[in-house]
Amino acid sequence: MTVVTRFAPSPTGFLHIGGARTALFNWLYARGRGGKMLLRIEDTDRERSTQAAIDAILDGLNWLGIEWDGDAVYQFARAARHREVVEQLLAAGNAYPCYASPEELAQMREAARAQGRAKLYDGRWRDRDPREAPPGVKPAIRLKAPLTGETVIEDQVQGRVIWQNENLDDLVLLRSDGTPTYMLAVVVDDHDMAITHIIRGDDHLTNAARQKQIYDALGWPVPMMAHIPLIHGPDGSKLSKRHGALGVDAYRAMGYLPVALRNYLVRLGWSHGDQEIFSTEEMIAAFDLPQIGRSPARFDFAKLESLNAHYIRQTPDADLLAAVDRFLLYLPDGAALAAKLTPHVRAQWLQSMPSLKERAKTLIDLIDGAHFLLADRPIPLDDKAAALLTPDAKGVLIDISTELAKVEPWTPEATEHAVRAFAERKGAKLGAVAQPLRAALTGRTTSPGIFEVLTVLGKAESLARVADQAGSQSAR
RNA sequence: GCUCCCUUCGUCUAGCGGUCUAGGACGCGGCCCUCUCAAGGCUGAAACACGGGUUCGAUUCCCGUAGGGAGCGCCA
Repeated sequence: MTVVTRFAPSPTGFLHIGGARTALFNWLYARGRGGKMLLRIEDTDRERSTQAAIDAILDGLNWLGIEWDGDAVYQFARAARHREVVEQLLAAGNAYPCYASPEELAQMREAARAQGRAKLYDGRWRDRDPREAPPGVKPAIRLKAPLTGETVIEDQVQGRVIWQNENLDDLVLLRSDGTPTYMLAVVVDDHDMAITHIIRGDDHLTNAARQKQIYDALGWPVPMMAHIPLIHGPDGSKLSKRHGALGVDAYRAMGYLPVALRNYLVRLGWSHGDQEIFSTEEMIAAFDLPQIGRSPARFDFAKLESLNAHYIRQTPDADLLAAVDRFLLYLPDGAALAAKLTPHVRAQWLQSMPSLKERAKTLIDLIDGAHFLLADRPIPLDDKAAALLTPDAKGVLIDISTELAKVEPWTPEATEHAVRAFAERKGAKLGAVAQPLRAALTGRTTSPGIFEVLTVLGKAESLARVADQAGSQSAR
């Protein structure tokens, strides 16, 4: 049997991090078994579904590199089929019209709660003659669910989960306006799409019982189910916007690489021994349902960052620069930065990429680290750099610049030799010379190795930058 | 309130009755390296929620308690 999984988001917002993980799990499971992952847009809520949300979800999946097979199925378009199935159920006596008013329903709910009963709807129209229907009232159609016995789900993650049927009331299949409910639509669509494995959030576990009853009434086989625990915020509470329930586009904008996010997500609630780093192929080969944990995981930015730093270091320099190019599209001041990326600057960036990427946890960090390549002379000093350039330090700059002016050819070895020799002659530590130089050259107190910076900048630019800062002393 | 699920270091997790003086990763502390910051190497602190069983033996199995979570709509 070919494995067919599905990802079924409702387009009422962006693709959030939990949804992304669900999609990833479905994708990995199908890919690892030569199966397919289908995409279904659950857009039956006409009020809240938007095209913008659909676009955001597809965009998010694409960015993460999660591909679905075939065309996306739109649930709303299948309403006629859903109604047809209800007719079947009605004809077989497995469903019935219910004429209870919203007021009655509210009363039943209140009563049930007051009496501590699980069942909300009391089944008052279950066996009543429809001829007693109040005039002019359109009925909803309810499932005639079993009154006794139990409903059992053999969940691949949660194990065997059992509900007593006496606690489950007759759910609505068709609203009084004739539109299908989610519970019905999901079952019919999963069946028609030949889904073999339903992998979805834990929040659907109780729905699984109701859906099982629909499958049973229809005589359809129930797909394998796997309800994966939800992702929580760092404090253990439900993931909120404040935590990380952001759209995946927000992670993109924060400078995370899709490979890193995928690796982080796959290890959230799933493990494969002690392995932390997975290539896509490794993930696909290793992923399976029994290794999914049953308790909710907390979202931890620090770990995501460390994974991101790892993947940034792993990425070839040219690819990383290409990633920056794409990333600029999602940065507020990206256009201005893009304009600065002349062929000359790109070459410089590429040259210092090996040490720049070692210092970056995100693409934002990477761009920030390249600041000394992007800034115009006289380059602005940050507070620490400004504080470091004391009158004494500026004196050092004047002296070292005459030494550097003599260096030829301008190589890392030659500049290092000159600077070290100078420091030695002055009886100073290397740092006493390197730090003022760094401040003058980069405007910061941290940067790649100073001799590398000198090399990448070139002799003329380096001397000019040193002069910019040293000169401000003579003006004093 | 009702139904269902969950519980190993701060966090993600390994562990599927003895190999656990409980392993790895992130984070945190220290040391080394060092022109800064990183990276890297070495190293340290840090957990089986609690109480009963079952068993020769429980982190591992069962039952309670406590604490989390999800669902409870003619929303999805």
